[in-house]
Amino acid sequence: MPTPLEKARKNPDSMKAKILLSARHLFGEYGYHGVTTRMIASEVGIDISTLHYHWGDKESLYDAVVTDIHDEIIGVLKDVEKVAHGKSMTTRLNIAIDTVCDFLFAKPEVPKLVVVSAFTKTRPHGIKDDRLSQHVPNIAIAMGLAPDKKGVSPRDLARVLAIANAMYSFASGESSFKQLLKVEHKEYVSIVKDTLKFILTPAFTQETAQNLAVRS
Amino acid sequence: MPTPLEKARKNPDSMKAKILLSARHLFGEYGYHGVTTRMIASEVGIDISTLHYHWGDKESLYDAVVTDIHDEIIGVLKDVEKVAHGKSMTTRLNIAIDTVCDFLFAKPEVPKLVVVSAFTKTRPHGIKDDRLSQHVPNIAIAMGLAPDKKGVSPRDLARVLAIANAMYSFASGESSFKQLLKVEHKEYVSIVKDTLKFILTPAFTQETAQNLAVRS
DNA sequence: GCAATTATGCATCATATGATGGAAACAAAT
DNA sequence: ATTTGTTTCCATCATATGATGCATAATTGC
Repeated sequence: MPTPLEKARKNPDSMKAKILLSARHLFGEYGYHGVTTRMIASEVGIDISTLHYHWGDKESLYDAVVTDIHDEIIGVLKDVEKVAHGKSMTTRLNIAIDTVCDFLFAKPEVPKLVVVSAFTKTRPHGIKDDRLSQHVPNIAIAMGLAPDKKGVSPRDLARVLAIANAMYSFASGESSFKQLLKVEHKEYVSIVKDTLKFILTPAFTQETAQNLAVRS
Repeated sequence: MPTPLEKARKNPDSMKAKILLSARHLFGEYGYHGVTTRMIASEVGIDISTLHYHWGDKESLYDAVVTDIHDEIIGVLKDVEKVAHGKSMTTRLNIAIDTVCDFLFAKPEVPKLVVVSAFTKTRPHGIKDDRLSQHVPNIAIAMGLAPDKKGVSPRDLARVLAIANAMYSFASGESSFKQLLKVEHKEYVSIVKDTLKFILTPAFTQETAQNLAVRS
């Protein structure tokens, strides 16, 4: 018994998949309330009733989009964990920054949707999405900030959030920030990666950071 | 010839001011398209026509909210600059983090509105807001990252953005992040400040950060 | 007190929006 | 070719939403 989302994934040329793709794009661009079912249907080039036929109501479609994106993120995090495992903190950070940034910049609707859905409410009953935060502890462990599931302190989680926030913000705000920096996309990505490494590396090269704290 | 916004500021008990306050709150919570003029009027306890009488159309009100918030931010940045001027980088950072965080947590609609308006578009014609980004170069100079207006490189701006993003994200996402960290408001604020200092201080204690880069 | 100005609420409009019923087009199976 | 099931669009509905006209109430200036 495949769900609509599973069907869409199975056949990327299907109408379900096309609708899902446009919905991802538009929800990311305008937020849940900023998108009408007519906008999505129009972008796909179909009638609005066809959209409802495939996905039911607007909220179900939004739900599918969020789930879709969430699963992609989990996939990327697993990739990072696999490649970074056993390496030094600096290397792990560089791999995480490069890989995650490449992913976020390739699919800008991902960070936008995650950020906006975490920061703003929806009416009438507030669509909730706990799923991403369930995996933050796992990142903390994978990055070597905590020994195991039980040893993850709020402080460790906050540090993971800081890393994630930094990447998501730069990716979500590209259009605003790019024109502020007066650079094109390619250079923007490069500057963002450099900046993230500049900021995160010294802090998480633990002994040194601690020594700094003591010395100052 | 005072603008409606100036009138509202002049008399905080006026209906204009009450409407503005509710609009700030609701636009911050739900985003532009997530808020109806009826929601605002209802929160104030007035008829929707009274709202239109005072502020014109929805977009004008939103515009006033954005301007209002923007001016507040400028004020805080000036305060920071005044207090931090001449101090060491570590001290400047600590002052900036403490002051700005206190402000953002006291008025959560500020970071939410800024972040969401920077990351998502509005229909039909996309309400634009360049104003905040005009002041990013000034922060770069005030923080001692660049010598003068002409010497601000894209890299310097990106570093300022990274600092701002970090604070704004933690403030905007409090409700999500708080329950992830399983802490109450007060402890959340404390952890956020510590985390920001932990991450930002080593990076911006420049010589050391550069030495680290060379050594590794 | 009274006139002029300002502020408020009721009723109402036009359009936008989410959603559905049902007919027609299309595809698959026999 | 006919049947069966799927997909698509047109027409339409009910409600939500932004906005306004107008009568009434409150406030201000004299």
